[in-house]
Amino acid sequence: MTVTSVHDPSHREALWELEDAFERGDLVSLFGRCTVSYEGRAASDLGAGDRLVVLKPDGAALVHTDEGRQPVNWQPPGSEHRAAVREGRLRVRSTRSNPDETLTISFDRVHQLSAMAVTGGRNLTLHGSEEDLRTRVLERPDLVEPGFEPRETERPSSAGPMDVFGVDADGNPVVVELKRRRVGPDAVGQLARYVRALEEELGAVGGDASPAVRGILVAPSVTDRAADRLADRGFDHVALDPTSEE
Amino acid sequence: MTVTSVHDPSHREALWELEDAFERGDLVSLFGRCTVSYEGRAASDLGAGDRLVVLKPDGAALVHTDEGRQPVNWQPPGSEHRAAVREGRLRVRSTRSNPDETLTISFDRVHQLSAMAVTGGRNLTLHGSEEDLRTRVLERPDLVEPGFEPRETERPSSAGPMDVFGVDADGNPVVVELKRRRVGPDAVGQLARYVRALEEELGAVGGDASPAVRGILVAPSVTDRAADRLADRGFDHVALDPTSEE
DNA sequence: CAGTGCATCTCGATC
DNA sequence: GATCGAGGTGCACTG
Repeated sequence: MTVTSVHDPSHREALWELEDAFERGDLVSLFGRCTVSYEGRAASDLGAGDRLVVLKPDGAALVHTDEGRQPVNWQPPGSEHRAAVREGRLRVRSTRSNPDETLTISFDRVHQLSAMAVTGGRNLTLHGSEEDLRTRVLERPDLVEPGFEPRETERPSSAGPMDVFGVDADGNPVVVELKRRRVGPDAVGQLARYVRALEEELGAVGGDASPAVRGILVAPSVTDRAADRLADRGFDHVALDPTSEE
Repeated sequence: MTVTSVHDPSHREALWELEDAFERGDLVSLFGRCTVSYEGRAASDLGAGDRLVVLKPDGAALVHTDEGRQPVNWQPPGSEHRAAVREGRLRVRSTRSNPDETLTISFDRVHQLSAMAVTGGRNLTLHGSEEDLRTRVLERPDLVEPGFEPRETERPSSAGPMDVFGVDADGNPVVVELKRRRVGPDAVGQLARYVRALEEELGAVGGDASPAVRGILVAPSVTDRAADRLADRGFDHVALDPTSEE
């Protein structure tokens, strides 16, 4: 493991180190006083201040202040980093196309620059996602309601794929929408689109009156407004979360 | 400006530097080989690998690999960082409550540690947001359609605040939903909720038959499915983006 | 490539 | 504190 690190470099020194780091495919961390400007999907300007700049070998660029989980400015992966010294300032520019976007970071001083080769070790195992909730529902359909039988997951429809499609104890078609956390009215709208699409499809196929398609929203909880909309549509809510035991 | 920087520190040295940095309210950048585990809203484990860890004085923690704009693991602002040496490893733990969440980073080696005081300079001026689009519509209502008169922004309704409320040339009430970029069916659902809420409100107030409430979606463009849904509901789409001249 | 929906989404405003 | 909607959302997956 090789880490390159320079303290209070001149712009020239910083430039060399940056170009070497880009060449090697290193991950770069830069402390310094800079201004930042962005132009692309939107446009922004950030006045002078001390920040942490991260440049990744996959083209991602991050500008972090002392606050927030989100970078104050950034460039997505797939961008290209370039560095130059212009008018006594170290300029780092990251560009991409589709959409055309440019992030320009202009340092009047670099306090610290580090670069390290960072490869592999990206395998994250995550639990508690919507997929886990689906797994629970498929293993224990009775948790949705007694007699519920899942028939298909990601079932296609004209409104997009529905999470779980099945039938209830009376043989009625059921659309289940899964959400890993408390939901608002938007989730009910999503469920309604799937139910409507399925009603049209079954009605069209059968030729006679559309069969009653039920909608069930499986989520830990729902907001008041979502509950109202569920009631309006005649949908059910089943309280279930991805991790709980029973 | 003071930057503290240590190369290949022992765990003890790294611990001292970390505790000092936390004390001073510095922003910390840490290169090293580590494992990461998270438990809270979900749970995850990340095997050993070289990563960049950023610890902010506001409590945010970020674990970055060589790829992606997103950190592979993180902790939101408001968390508390603590460091300790346990069983020959440097352990950095960030915890918060509501919800209870813990991020644990365990280093078997620290390659590089830097800390810097980073304050202020967070004022970003951004152009091209939905608010800019609203400003355009209010200054040039004819861009929506000739004779359109905005009456209110963020007008409250039982379905939440609508972006712009106004009347058309014939005096019909109009709900305008603004989107800064190309939209899918969800935006139509949002607009439909506002229109329905307003219809119920005006119908209830007037006592007689509900007046015709129009819905207009202002966005650069819409997907096919969104266009279908707009047509279903009888809503209009006006092509407009936040930045264009005309 | 665009479209669609999930996310430990984050973040700010508002109630 | 909960709710709601915007975001330069990012991101994976599908057609």
